[in-house]
Amino acid sequence: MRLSKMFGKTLREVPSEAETVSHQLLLKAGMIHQVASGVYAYLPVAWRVLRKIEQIIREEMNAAGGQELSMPVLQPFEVWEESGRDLAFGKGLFTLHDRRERKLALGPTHEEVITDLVRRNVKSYRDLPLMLYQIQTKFRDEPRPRGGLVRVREFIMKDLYSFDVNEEALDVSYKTMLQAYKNIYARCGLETVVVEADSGAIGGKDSHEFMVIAETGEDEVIYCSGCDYSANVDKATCAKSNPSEEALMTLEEVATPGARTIEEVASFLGVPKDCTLKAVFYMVDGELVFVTIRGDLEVNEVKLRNALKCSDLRLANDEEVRDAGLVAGSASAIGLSGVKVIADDSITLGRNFVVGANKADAHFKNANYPRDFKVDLITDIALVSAGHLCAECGGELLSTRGIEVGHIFKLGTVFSERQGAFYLDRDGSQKSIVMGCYGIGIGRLLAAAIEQNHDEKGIIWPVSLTPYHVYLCGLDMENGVVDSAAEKLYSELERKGFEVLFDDRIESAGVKFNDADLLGVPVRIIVSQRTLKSNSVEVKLRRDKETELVPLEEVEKKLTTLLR
RNA sequence: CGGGGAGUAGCGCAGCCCGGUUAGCGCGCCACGUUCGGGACGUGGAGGUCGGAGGUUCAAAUCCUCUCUCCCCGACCA
Repeated sequence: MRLSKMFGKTLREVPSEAETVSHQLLLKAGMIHQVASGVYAYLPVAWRVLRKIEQIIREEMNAAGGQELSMPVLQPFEVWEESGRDLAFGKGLFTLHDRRERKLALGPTHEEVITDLVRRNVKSYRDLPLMLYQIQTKFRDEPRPRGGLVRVREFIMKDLYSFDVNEEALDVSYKTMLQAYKNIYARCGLETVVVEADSGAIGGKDSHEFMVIAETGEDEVIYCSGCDYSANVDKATCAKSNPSEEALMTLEEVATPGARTIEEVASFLGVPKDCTLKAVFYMVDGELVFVTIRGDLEVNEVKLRNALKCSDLRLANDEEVRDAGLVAGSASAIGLSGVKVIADDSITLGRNFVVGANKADAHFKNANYPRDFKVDLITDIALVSAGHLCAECGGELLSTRGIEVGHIFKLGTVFSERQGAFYLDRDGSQKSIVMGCYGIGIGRLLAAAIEQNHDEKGIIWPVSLTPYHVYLCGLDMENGVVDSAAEKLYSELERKGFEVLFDDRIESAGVKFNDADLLGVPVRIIVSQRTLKSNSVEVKLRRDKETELVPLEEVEKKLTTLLR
């Protein structure tokens, strides 16, 4: 490709809206163009890289036993009503009406459609296991697109679905996919960590995410300094300390004028925070729910949402709290009735807690569960943060941020039972197909690859993803000798199958060098009057500083070595 | 949806508070010339309904009202 003809100009100044590195470099390199919030056009260079990523994924999916197919983006809305996931996705589902006012949805994922497809085609255990996948555009009306390609509303995704006879067989498929995913990231030159994850709107049981560690990542990853435990903060658990084993004492009301927050109450009464119980109020599907947790911990809303199996959850506002007869700042579950109470299991660790007295400026001392109050549900709803201790090994937990570049789920029989996807087993009994699903966002992977492979000058492509192998740069292109030597080398290298980006522009050397660094092609070849004096070209790797003179007749051999 | 910010040429910005003739600057773009190994220089040029609608005024990029869009921080996710 001749740079002089290539669509998509490099920029000297980056549009001010770009804050993350990958977004800035994608724009600066002329790879993407924003059409609307979270909607991008991929220009030729980006498209080449996306195609390479797709091809790596395709090869690994095929090697793992996947069969590629293609399902429609446009889906009847009833499909989503039948599965009930129209509610789970809520406004995230893009919907539209056709000319007959029939409601349609743009597919955000394809469990429903593929389950329907499979139930019509799979009748016997002999048809299983089965892995089907597609690489296709997905639509999700995200509340907040961000970071260029990191979070968008229209994106290319590889989604694979596995179908097995039972849980054990699903475990095998799941492990196969886990390994295939590791292969994909390795081939893409990406360092990832696998973390335990919440399964979110997709549903199901076990779930893992593949994270690229990056400051700009949206997710918080909790990992252990002592063992290999790592989890998304949504899912992470920790060892909750047990501060007190003292004897139960008598419940006693104390005046706490002006003390409302845990900090204020604890310091007023001279007790540590983990000897208090915190009260937090949520509106859950229109109903007020009282949540209590030990004072040193915070509530993890994802865990709470899962525990309550609800679709809408938010903090209650002052008015809603007042209407429920609760006293913010002095609330507890003692004497409470008519309100659902959810507790973190930390309330059973420790004794003689300070809790609210349900009237202003007063608290109880020596509150104990279950002696003094009841709860409707007690489970782990604590938010883990750095400094907590690992539940596995007791080591200190640490926190970092990451970009989720892949997510795999064990779905179990949720979809197959709901949609009647059964098979006949060897013994003639009818059983539900056991499913898994496995997704990779292609554009996000591209962004993550740039986040992880760049310097102050620009992108540094791994050979596997690079849009071109060689940046062939003719200096002094107005000089006939240089021009014809560069042209000759260009056509020879193209003929040998190298992907060459030929900078044939009449530009100053500085401009060309900067664009070469920005575009990040792994090998740069300079042809100039100077190099031609010794019948050579200059060869430089993007990631190195050193340059090397290589005789013209040895260029091909050299490239083969460098790009291997 | 809650909180913050921004819309003036392809990109980066100034002008707006304090209304006043043909709306500026840098980069990029086009032409010619000089340069030629790390974003060169000169001369000449093209490019703008100042996000949109309404209002106030003799006069609006500038003041008022409404509205749209985009970005950032949170809830959602590949």
